[in-house]
Amino acid sequence: MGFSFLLFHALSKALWIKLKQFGEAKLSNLKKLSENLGLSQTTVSRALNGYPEVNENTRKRVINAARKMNYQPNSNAQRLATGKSKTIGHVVPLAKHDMINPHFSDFIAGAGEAYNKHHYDMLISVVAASEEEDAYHKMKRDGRVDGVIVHAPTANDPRIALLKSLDMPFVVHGRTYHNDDSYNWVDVNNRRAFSQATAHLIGLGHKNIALINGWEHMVFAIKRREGFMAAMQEAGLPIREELMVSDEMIEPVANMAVRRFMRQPEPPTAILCSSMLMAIGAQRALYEMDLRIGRDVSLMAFDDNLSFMNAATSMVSMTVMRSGIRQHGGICANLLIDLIEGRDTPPHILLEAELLLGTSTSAKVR
Amino acid sequence: MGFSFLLFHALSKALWIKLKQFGEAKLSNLKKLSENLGLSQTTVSRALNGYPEVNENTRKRVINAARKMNYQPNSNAQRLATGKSKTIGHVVPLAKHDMINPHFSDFIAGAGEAYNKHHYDMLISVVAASEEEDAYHKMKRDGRVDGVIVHAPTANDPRIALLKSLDMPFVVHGRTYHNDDSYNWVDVNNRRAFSQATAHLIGLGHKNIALINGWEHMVFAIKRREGFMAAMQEAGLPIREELMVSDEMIEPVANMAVRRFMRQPEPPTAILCSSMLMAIGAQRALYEMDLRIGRDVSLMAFDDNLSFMNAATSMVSMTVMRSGIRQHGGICANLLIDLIEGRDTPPHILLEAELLLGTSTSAKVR
DNA sequence: GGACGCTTTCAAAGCGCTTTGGCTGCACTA
DNA sequence: TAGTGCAGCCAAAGCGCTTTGAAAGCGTCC
Repeated sequence: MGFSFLLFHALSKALWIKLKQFGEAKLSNLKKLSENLGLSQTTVSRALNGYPEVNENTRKRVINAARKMNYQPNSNAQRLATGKSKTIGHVVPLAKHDMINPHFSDFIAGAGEAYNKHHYDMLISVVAASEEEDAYHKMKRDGRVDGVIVHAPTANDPRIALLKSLDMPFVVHGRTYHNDDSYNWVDVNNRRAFSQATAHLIGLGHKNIALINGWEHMVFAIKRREGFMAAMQEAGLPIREELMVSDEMIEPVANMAVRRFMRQPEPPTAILCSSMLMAIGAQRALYEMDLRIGRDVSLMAFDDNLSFMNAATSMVSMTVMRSGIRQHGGICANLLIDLIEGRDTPPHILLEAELLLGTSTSAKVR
Repeated sequence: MGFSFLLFHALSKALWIKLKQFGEAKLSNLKKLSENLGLSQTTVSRALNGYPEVNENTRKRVINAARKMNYQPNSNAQRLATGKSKTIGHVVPLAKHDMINPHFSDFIAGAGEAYNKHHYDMLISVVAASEEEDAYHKMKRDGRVDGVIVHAPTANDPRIALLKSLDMPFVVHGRTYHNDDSYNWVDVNNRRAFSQATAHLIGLGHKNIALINGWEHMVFAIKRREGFMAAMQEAGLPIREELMVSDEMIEPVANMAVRRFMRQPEPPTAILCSSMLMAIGAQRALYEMDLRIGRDVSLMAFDDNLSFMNAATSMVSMTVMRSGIRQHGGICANLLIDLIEGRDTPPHILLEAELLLGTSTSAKVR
């Protein structure tokens, strides 16, 4: 029995190796393909890559054979030979219990579609926040990516200097507060969006307007508050600090904020939220206090059009400033690819949010 | 002027090339490193990769020099030489206006951390749903990944047969309905979670319990309904089809469902939701109908512990069955890596959700 | 003192592609 | 007729690593 056991093992191992070899044999490579065609690797490579110094008939023969043999160039070899990786990196810094940006999926979806179209790959590197810088260095040194997308820039984001010094092409989604001419970015006009939203509420007769904003070390949040304040000032309305909040953009934050606001001697008649998630929290608070949205209190939000939180179908139809984050992903990706491939590009792209009227806002009564 | 213009151009071009060369010169490689050390590339490579046939002093010298020269192996070369890509793929099928799974970010975060720890990369390929199969073929042929994670399996998912035939290591997050012994998966015990949740509600005296479920072509949703029905049957309670919904897992769906339920002659006194997003919709409906959660109607949900929707801090403290999706990501990643590296692994991992009591459930009154 | 074994090192051969620098005919000019 | 140009093809040299197979150096054993 000991013997037959060993025999079995030997056999199965041989079989395994056989299978593996067979499996690998199926993967055809340039050499086999060219031998098969009676051509040199050079010609085959050129034919497939669309170089002009190949006879069109030959090219057709090659392409057909490649298809028939199920040939696909080994991308590692290709990358080594060309020095290009056809890959774009996203570094996601993350602490153990950190909140993951809920916009991420949608952005990635949009970017991913664009990458796919241009035959680029997307590499995502999740690292501890403290190792973010390292991650970029590594990406550069080991030639894994041709460029990167920078997410969620702070007012004076150090990553920008770093990437410049690394000579690594990059596009920032959002922008820094200063010197935003020195690199490429794609951003929504947050300032304008929020001044427009505020003006809309003011136009409806509201004077006490609350702002529930994200953390204001993020530039987008700063700009949103600026837009809000500008519109208020322009209308000659006082800015009441006690009606402004800057915090994490989650449901309970907005809920608590609204509860606090409504207890004030002079509560707001309109509330402007920086995200739909916050709007949900605000909405819940209003329900809990038996206030009718769109009548007792007007509610507006900035809507990133996250796919799982579609304002169009959801909730009291909400008046929003909308700008699709998925679209942003695509735009960033395309800009970066153009940059990498040396095409002329605009230095940056500023998108405007769109005002969509719902029933959550109305003229101030009383 | 024409001349000086040309001269300028020539100069700046030279400068550019110089800079480029300089930039590339900075990237040190094995050759330079070994020359610098007076050793062969073989020895240096072995020293760095921890092979035993290298003198420990030599190894130390090498490691120091590598650090000093800022050496990092070019991963494309490494991959070409070893045939391993140290990369794991995720194929994300996506239609133009598809909803993007909101769990995705959290899962990716968890998986990404694990990859990072084991020095693996994560490659995400966003493709049209119709091209998903192609995407796997490609990944296999061009040697881009060592394995893949399969998301959101359907009852009889064709990807499993495909990946087996490609001889590509994979781990499924979730599982098929049948034959789930033939491949590796990581799943939460949805059946048990929902029977436990239902039993909890029954224990509180509820008899008319509604189920707001996801689309039941997803296996997880099927199992959840089974769990629900099993608990009802065990308690001898009738299963009322009109109190069950299977639909997209978004806020408005749950909202509409609850409104419909509550108009029934015998409305439910407890509602079980398949996700927190749905619970929010249900909650809103109850508010809108002036019903108190946890008193008039008990509400429970399955909580994937999405970071941006943390039940602990949010809302009426919700009674939930919790199972962290981020953790799942890590577990899937580790299992797959073990698989790829030939370590012994359990064939699959079944996780149990945890019952967390909140104030959204209470004994049935009246 | 030769055979042997062990440790430590190295030269060279890949990995599968791209790209450089020819080379071969053939058509066309002078 | 020799010379020129060009289309079309090829051999071979990389890309930067890993890995194979060999060998040098040295102590040990009979």
